[in-house]
Amino acid sequence: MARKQGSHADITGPKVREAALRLFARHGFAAVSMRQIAAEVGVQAGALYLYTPDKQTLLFELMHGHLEELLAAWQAPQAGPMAQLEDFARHHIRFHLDRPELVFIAYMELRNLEPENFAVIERLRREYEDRLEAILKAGQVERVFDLPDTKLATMAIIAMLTGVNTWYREGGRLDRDAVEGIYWDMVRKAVAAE
Amino acid sequence: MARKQGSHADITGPKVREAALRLFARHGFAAVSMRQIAAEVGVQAGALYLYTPDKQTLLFELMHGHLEELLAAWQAPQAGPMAQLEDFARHHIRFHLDRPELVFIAYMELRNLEPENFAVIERLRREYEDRLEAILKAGQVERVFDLPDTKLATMAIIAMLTGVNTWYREGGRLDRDAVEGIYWDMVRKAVAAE
DNA sequence: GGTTGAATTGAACGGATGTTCAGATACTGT
DNA sequence: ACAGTATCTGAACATCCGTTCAATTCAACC
Repeated sequence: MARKQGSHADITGPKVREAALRLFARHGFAAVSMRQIAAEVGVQAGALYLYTPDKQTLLFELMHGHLEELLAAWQAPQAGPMAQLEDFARHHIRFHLDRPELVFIAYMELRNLEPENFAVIERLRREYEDRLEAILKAGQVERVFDLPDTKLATMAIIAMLTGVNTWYREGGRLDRDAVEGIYWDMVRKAVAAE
Repeated sequence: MARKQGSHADITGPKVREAALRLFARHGFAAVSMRQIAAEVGVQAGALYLYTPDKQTLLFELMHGHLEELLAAWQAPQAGPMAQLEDFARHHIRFHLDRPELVFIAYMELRNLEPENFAVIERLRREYEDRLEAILKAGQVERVFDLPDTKLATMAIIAMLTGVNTWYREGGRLDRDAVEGIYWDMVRKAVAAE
């Protein structure tokens, strides 16, 4: 036996990434074997190496693609800091709730990245944080916000917003819009000048 | 060769747990082998099984001990909701900054727990969340807080406070007291009735 | 000083790991 | 009908895994 009917690289390639995504998210990078990924795709382990040079690259490309998309998906609107912050917060929640597995992996598997890959991911993450901090700094200057430390506020807000992913389940007590609104309200109050 | 001079169970036992803690935190449960733990202790892999029935139990007991201690270490003071919340928030930050490795493991390795162990840990975590929510509910009744949803506020506050562990490094720009104060300020504003 | 028992070694178990590769297969274009 | 090539298999590589256990060593007690 060898190649199966109707199989193509354009199909198998994405399938490999999807299987890796699902399995890494569920069991963790280190706990998932190439054979498990292959089984999920419906292929032998050796065939995976037509689509990725190795397991590490599979992980890195998932993370890298995720962060690139995160950065590409949002630009600060032409508006005041308060409106920018609201846009950021709401978009952050939406974007993260849309891809829980990627978010989970990008958080949990950092320590399984080889140093150079880690550095790349860290730089992108830092870029995202800087965008939020820029808003906070601008609001601080305009006295719309009252923050003793914009860097701390940045980290606090991102942790709080990303935390939604740990408990939100589709079809639960509250829908996304409601969650978005409630979280935005807390963020707004936390940073607002009193 | 066998038993070394001056070695005792009272020494090796804790050493095993400490080595596991350190290695699990750094590389992840699945990525650490019993042989690595043994090497860190200065012993052969077989000897570990005098101190733990298996690798899974080693992980579970680290988590379990951590959460038991977390619950034992704090009781709500006799005071109003605002003072209780402040005490909770400050204590949470202090307690978590004191044991970053345990906190990290208790967060990241949940999926490596066998179902029954997972259930135990989840129950304890839930208990901790309930304590915070009780404060928020009381404050809501007294109209000291203004919260559309106390459960969401609970999750948001815990995510925000625990987030300190992801960036705080000893000897950095701010000391613990300063961080504690700034975070408490954000929490206070976020929940306060306007 | 000999005996007992706790602490540890070192080898062994069956099986899983990531990765490579020669060979087999089926689609594509002629 | 045939050739060429992209796709995949299946076996192999060396190495690691968690766990068990007989044999060994050392300290404490009588």
